[in-house]
Amino acid sequence: MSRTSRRTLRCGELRAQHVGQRVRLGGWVHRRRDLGGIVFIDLRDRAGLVQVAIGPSAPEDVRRIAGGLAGETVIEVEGEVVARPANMRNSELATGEIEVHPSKLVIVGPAVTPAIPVARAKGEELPAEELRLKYRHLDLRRPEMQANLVLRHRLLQRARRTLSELEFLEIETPILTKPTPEGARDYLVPSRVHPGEFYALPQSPQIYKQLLMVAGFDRYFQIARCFRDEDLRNDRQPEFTQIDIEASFVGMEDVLGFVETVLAALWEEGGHPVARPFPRITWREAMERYGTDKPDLRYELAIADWTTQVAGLGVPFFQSALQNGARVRGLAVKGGAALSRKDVDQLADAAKQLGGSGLAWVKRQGEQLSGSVAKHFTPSALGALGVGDGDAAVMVVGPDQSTSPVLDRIRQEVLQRLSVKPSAAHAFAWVVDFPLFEPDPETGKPVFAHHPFTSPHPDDLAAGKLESDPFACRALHYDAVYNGNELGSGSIRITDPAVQRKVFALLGLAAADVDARFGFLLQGLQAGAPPHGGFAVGFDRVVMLLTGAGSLRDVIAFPKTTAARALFEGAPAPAGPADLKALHIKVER
RNA sequence: GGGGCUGUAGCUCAGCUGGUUAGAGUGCCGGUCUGUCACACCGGAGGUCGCGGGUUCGAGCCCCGUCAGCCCCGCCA
Repeated sequence: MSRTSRRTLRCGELRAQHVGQRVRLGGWVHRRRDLGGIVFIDLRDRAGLVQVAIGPSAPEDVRRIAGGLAGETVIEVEGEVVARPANMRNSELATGEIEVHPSKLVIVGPAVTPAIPVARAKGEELPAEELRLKYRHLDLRRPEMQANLVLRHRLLQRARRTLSELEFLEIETPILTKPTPEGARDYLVPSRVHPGEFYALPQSPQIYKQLLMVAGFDRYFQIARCFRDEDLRNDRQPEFTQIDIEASFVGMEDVLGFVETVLAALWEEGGHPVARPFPRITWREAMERYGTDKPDLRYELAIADWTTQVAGLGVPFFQSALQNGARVRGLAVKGGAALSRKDVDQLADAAKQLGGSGLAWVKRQGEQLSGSVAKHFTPSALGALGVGDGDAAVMVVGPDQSTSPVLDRIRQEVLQRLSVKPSAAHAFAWVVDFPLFEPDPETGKPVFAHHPFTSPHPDDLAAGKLESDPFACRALHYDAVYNGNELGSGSIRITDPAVQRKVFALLGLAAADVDARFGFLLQGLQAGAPPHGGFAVGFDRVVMLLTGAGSLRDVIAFPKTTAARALFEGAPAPAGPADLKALHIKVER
């Protein structure tokens, strides 16, 4: 299959079975070892390395060219595959049983000295990320990056095949779309023919896929590129890829089943078969036990409510908050006594950074107690909290919205610092029963927790909670979580235009506003909308997790920096005056 | 928008308390070498110490500003 008119197969594909064959190969000079009378070339292509040996019996011109080859030059060789003598095999190389003795060797792609090395010595650090991005064509030659992108390809194909077998139709939706006033900042594209008007790049194909359901396509998917003009992170790029799905005549169970099938297939493709069904946890329970809506369930350590046990101990640090009705929550850390003073200080710093009031902690070593609130505790009081000999208790007090993120962070830090062994390698979970609204941190008014098309939970809708107590209203929204990472989220959508209008009203949107912004969706819902729901998987993140890459940038061929720049091609770049004029744009600086 | 870390040879890094001519490994160039696989050995070239300003008799090192990369908070329906 790898044969072309110029080669018989790839370098890395050669094996002992090819001994005696004449082959033609093309590849890059990975490394050259010139011993004088004999020259060895490690020739590299996407499949791997093979050793080309040019000895004294090789033709004169081959010897001359081989003697002067620079690294990363592209050459084509033609010659015989020869078994290496037993003591000269290289067991670290897939092709190490054999080597190629060329009778022809031509330079087809001369190369200047590479700005960053492709072949690295064992233990040599990677070049600075800035340089890796600037010289991306060289960085991508590295076998590790090639392997990442090969797996990415396989995962994409597997997702397509799996969904196709489930009778999902792959349908493309526009890249030039309508700006959305809510949510993330849009990337805008000026219209030349309509002065002062703009397209937006899609933050997701959300409304389009709902309209496809209205149109009767029943099951849709798309490997969709999405764009959000927000600040970046290690696991966030301004453009990213989602496996986007939507299906009709479904309930939550159906959607979770589809997504589980896809995720299980992807993990199998990545070499990690996983058990199904994934366990479920409610949002409330996740927040209570782990302080986050994306708990890492590989570890059992859970947050406990110690308010009653601690209330009588007279800890000054807790008293005033307790009188205001706050709770004391904490972690009973097995083996936590091993945490050093420095560890604890750093944990406290981390807690403060998250806006917490500070940490209270006690270490228990036999009858010996130490720590910031040790004098208020006894071994038996700690025992009642599940804190045994050699353990530690870490506590925070305050409103849940401040203690949860702190305890989440402390839990992760503690697990890492104590090198706690996970009880499972792969911990998937569904987080369900999310709230429909959350309070705006500044005004306290309801803002939607996800997007405004998420259906309220039917029980809460029937109980009238949408009007009486919007914050208690649950949503038919669900997240897929894996080892503490959010893989994606989805929901059952609102299909009743009246409910949709009611939700918009609760969000404080005027009816005219709603029509201007979401009229085309409402129009669709009025035209006979099937019950439908869907999901979107953050595909880049999946690839990152399955490759073990440390960053999204290592699984995207041409990623952006944290300042949203493309260093390779140099985007963004100023537009010329003629372009700006055609687009009716004046730039202020 | 805020906080932190980093920036010295093509690359990876060292550089003491501010002190003479800024070093190492690798790569590159030249040479020796017939079994290497990070070949070995000999020799050589290579520096805007990110950039700008300041302090000082003297700055790679201290101070201020700035740029870039990375990490985090805010943000990411």
